[in-house]
Amino acid sequence: MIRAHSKSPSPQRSFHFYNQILHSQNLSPDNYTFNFLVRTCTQISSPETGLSIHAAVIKHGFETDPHVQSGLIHMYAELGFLDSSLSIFLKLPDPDLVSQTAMVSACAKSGEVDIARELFDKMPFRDPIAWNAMISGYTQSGRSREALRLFHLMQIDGVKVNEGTMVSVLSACTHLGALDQGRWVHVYIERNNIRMTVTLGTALIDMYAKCGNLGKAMEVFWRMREKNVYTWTSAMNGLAMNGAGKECLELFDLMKQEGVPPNEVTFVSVLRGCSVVGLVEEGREHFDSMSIVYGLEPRLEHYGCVVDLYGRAGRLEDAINFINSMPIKPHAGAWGALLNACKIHGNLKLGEFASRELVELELKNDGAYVVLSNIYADSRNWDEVSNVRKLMKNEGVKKVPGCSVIEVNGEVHEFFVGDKTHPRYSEIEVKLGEISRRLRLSGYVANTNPVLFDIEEEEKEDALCRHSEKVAIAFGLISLDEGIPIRIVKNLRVCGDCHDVTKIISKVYNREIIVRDRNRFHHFKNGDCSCRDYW
DNA sequence: CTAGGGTTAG
Repeated sequence: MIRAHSKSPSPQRSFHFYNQILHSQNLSPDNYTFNFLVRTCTQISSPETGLSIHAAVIKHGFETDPHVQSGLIHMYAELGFLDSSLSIFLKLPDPDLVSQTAMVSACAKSGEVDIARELFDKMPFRDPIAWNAMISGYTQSGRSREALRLFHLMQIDGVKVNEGTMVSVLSACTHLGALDQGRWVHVYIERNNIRMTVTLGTALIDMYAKCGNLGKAMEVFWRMREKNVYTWTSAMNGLAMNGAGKECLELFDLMKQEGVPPNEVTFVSVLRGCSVVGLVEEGREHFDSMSIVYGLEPRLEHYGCVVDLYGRAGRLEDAINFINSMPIKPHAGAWGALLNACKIHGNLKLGEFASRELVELELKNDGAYVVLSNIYADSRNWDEVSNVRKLMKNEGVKKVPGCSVIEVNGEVHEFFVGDKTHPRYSEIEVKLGEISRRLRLSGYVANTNPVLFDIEEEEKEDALCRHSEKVAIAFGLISLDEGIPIRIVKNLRVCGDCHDVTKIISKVYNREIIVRDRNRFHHFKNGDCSCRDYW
């Protein structure tokens, strides 16, 4: 009966059942009962019940049971009480491998990766799962580089790698946009006969799609025999990100035909697919179908997608009406989508309004200021541009520095705006000069509007030359052989000038350039971009 | 066979 309940879809009900055992006169709870109670508590995530269960564990003398111990460590971390996890752990006279791993994972999940690493280093023995816990701890904290470094240490140590390891390592490659290393992992999986589970296949699809190799992503997708909602959603998201909105929607139809029910995340991909190709009405229908057909409550991100859908298509009136009709309080994402639409379509008044709403919600939202100042700059309203700058200074808002990453020979190189710290910077500088000469020869005039500050034209052009993606592209041109596409991953959106310049570079240098920005992909080839300047 | 630690999509 207990086992039946452990797989119950309703934690609440199981919880009641266990409580009956706990308080029944004829039945005495054993360590199994407590183990399940603790784990169910973790699922329903209720701090009060957690505390009372812990008290009952102590009362019945099961504190020393290893299964219960690791469960409690896990539970407190999930409830947000890492200190309690730690104090349980530190009181254990002889914590076993599983409890140690649970503690490492608890720290990592609570954002204390460095403490996790200290514990990990102190472990007298580490099995593959312990390594996986630490590697995924880095990945989930956005420290992908360290994740990869640890993976290499794992191999040096001769520890057996399994599919869980590969999933985390692929996830690290995905975040870094490190296609070479991702490809290497794929080969490694095949050579070492690592079991191709649904999870691993999905991680591969996500990696290829987000590293700009959509063809390979879809190849893996079609080859997978077993697919779940994650698999379908990853593929659909990959298509949407790469501008293939129609194919994304076709896949959605196929998914439904195969009888896989979509979930909330799937609809984010569907709506993004509609948005990239401007299928406004179809997107709106999908949004409405969420609750009507699938019983899924649209969440803030879905509302944001619809605002984006209307906004990008230039239907600003519909966008603002939609925001005003939202049954929940619009979040920064909705206003941000509207603001972005105002920038694309040059609507000053609505843009001012949207950015005010945005700042009210998030005082330190740098995007609100930057985009607003870009809107003013587009209309050459330099006084307002400088006002926004002053405002940012007064409010202590700092613009997140742009950063572009490029992988060369399996090594990841990172460039910030105006970054001169790279060991080969002098060569890069020469290349940048050459690029700007060749661009001018081809009739290019810098689009200096996106520069935030009202500096002199010449300086502006200089600042534009230093945008991180340009530096990264210059480095790509000198370090990658002809014919090899240059792949860049950027943390922010590409600016209009960089977009123009990259198009021309792709033509003048006859080089394919693939840029993943914060939102989507731009495939530059022969002077054109796959986004058709609609982004 | 049967309880515990790790792994995928916005």
